[in-house]
Amino acid sequence: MDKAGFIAAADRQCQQQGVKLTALRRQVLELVLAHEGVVKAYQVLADLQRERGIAAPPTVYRALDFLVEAGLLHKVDALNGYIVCSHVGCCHEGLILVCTACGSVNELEAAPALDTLRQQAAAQGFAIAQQNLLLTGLCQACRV
Amino acid sequence: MDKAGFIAAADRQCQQQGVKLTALRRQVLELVLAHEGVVKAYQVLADLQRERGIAAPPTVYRALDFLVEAGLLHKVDALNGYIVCSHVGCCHEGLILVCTACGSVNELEAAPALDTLRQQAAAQGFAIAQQNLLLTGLCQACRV
DNA sequence: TTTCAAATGTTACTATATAACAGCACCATT
DNA sequence: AATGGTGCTGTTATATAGTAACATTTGAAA
Repeated sequence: MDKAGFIAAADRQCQQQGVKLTALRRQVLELVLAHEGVVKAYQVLADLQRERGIAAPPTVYRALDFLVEAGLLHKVDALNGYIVCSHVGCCHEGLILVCTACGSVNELEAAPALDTLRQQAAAQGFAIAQQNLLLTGLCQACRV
Repeated sequence: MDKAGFIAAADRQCQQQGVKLTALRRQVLELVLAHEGVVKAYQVLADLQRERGIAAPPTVYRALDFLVEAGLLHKVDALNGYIVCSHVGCCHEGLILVCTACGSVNELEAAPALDTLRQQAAAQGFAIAQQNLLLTGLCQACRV
């Protein structure tokens, strides 16, 4: 999906959810979209400062939290970063593959795998929540 | 496994791997063992300072990195913390279930699930590395 | 006993994230 | 229009996490 299309889809999704994609949030989303792969909060902060003069960390973190909550971004804990959700509007659980060599990210549907894991966990009385699955490895280009 | 048993197993495992469980590393391991569930690096640092007077962050991070490398601890990225591996000597890939309500941790064998995921990823040309799988949810006690 | 490599100590710094409160914009009701 | 509430944003300060770079020690092999 191209950038404009993503923004449009984001608008629709926020409207559906009854939450507001404000100017600031949209600007932050655009800054994230402007990068390939994983983006760090402080990178977004720096970009935002270039565009608006000044900005403090909470401004960025709030917007990023909102976008994650709205299902538009995924937080990649292992890298302290964020990626654009490549399945906006259709999938709720992603299998996120991060290449440790080049940093590229690929998102697949994780629901089937998570169902299996859910059963395994349920056998221990553990109820796993809805979430993404992050795995690291080497992408096709970097496997050599 | 009790604490003493774990240390003994850790000794054996390090010897097998040809790496050294030095006094410092053992002390850090004991400090981690002294906690239930997830432990933070700076918590370990504080504990270490209580026991030895002074200690700086690199001291703790080096020891923790070593212990993770040796397969004795797992790093839990989502929580910026560490847990004791509950399958020392037998499993290399853990399915780590973290209860978001009480913070308790439960580690299962993840190899079968990861094999499936590995196949799914391989279909995209992605080779996932050996690793742990961290999932959050509610443990039996907290499900109500 | 010399010598090298690994481990640890030390200082300083960079990076990541949040608390707490202040101010503002919008809108709903009066 | 005034009132007041709610959610968003601004601002300051600080808490938490992690690493770079270099000095020093230690222990085992040559």
